[in-house]
Amino acid sequence: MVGNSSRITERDGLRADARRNRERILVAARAVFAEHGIDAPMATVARRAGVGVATLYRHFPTRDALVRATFAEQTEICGRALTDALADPDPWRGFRRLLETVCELQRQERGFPAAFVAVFPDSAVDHARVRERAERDLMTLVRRAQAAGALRADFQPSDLAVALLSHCGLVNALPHDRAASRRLVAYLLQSFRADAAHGALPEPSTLSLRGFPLPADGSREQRPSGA
Amino acid sequence: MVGNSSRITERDGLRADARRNRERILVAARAVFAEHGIDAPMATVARRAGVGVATLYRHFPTRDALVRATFAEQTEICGRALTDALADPDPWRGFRRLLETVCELQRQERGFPAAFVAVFPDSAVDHARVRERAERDLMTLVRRAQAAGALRADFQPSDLAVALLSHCGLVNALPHDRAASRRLVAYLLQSFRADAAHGALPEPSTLSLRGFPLPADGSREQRPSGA
DNA sequence: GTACAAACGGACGATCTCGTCCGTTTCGCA
DNA sequence: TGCGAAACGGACGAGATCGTCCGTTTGTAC
Repeated sequence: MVGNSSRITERDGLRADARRNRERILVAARAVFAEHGIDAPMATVARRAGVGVATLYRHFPTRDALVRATFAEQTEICGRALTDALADPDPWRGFRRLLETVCELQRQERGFPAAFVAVFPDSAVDHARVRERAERDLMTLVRRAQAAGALRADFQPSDLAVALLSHCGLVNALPHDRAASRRLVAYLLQSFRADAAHGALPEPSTLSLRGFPLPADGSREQRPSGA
Repeated sequence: MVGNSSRITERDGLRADARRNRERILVAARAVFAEHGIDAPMATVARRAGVGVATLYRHFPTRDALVRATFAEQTEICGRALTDALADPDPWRGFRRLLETVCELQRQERGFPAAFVAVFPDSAVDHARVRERAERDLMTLVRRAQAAGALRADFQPSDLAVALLSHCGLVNALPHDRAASRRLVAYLLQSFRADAAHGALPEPSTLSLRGFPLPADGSREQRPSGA
């Protein structure tokens, strides 16, 4: 609040070179993670970014922090996809698009699936508030799609997590096989339709949406895009 | 053929202590892989087995060899499941049981899913002959189930690989959540039914059964059980 | 019991990764 | 231009894993 010795005019409080390096690191991390997985040595990322390891660690103290920041964009799209799904007048279409969008992300950005799996069941998620909103939104989406008679009545919100995690696993196992991924998504969607219900399903998982990749500060509050 | 200096009376040409240690190592490996994943340090396995690392490496020169040997039993069950499925008079039931059996294996023996994924798309599979037989058998199974009107006509043999790999991914991500696993299997099976077909599926994957876990020497030729 | 070869096991050097320390450079402001 | 703080980057020690080497033990045959 009171005057700091050296004020920075830039918007994020970082010096110009620091901001530049941060960006370089993120670009490098995306490439390295795509090529070698999210367990790739930190030094590899640093070298690729053209910075020293110390700089890397200064910006991202842990690998986890780097992974999250690297896939923040994907994470944000996930959050918006949920909001968009909820906004769709056709609840089934909204539901379908949500699944397709997230799966498309998973197959597009190699490394993201591993990050998704790594972060998903993790309890160290940033804001409980965001999680709650995501769970609530998803619940609403499911209820609406069921009320419309499109989504089978015994579908549980946790089934979406099941679908996403299994799709992640497939993409991790076969990073190049887009056809396999699309095939799985198509099958899953068909089995979720109300008219595909044949007999009772086994007990649902107790898995919640804890850790569903969402931006740490909400998906819409602060987008650094236009204004 | 002609007299060796020190002949061993035992059946597998190993000395008694060597055979004992080999067994101990396999037991230890199963436990360690279940607990720490198939990337667990070799020394951990050796310690748990009560042998030196050198002994471990003597029996299994590479981690891959150890992993394969450790899950040879599961692998064999996979092979038999395919044979059994083919033998079932009801082709759909055979098909269903095949998927359920393999998935049950995957969720039972922790570590097996990872091994499954690690070995599956790998080209270093033992006998091309076995692979070919598996592919042929699976093709037959699929054709029959389709002819019976139970399995949807656009199902491809590669879709079974898709199902198994995605299920593996799920079990890897949530090793404790059996409900999630069962749920996925139920959904997949329903979506494979002929009466679940709604609209066209995307292009099938070109993935073959290369590496489908099968015993190296065929599943039935030599079972050291009774005679 | 003895001899020989097979099998054992611990120690060891090599390699890799992590994360920090600290001297040097660069930026922002006056 | 000059100053102070922020940021940089390479080097480095700690810790972990790998796979081999070699002296010792143990099993088998005679």
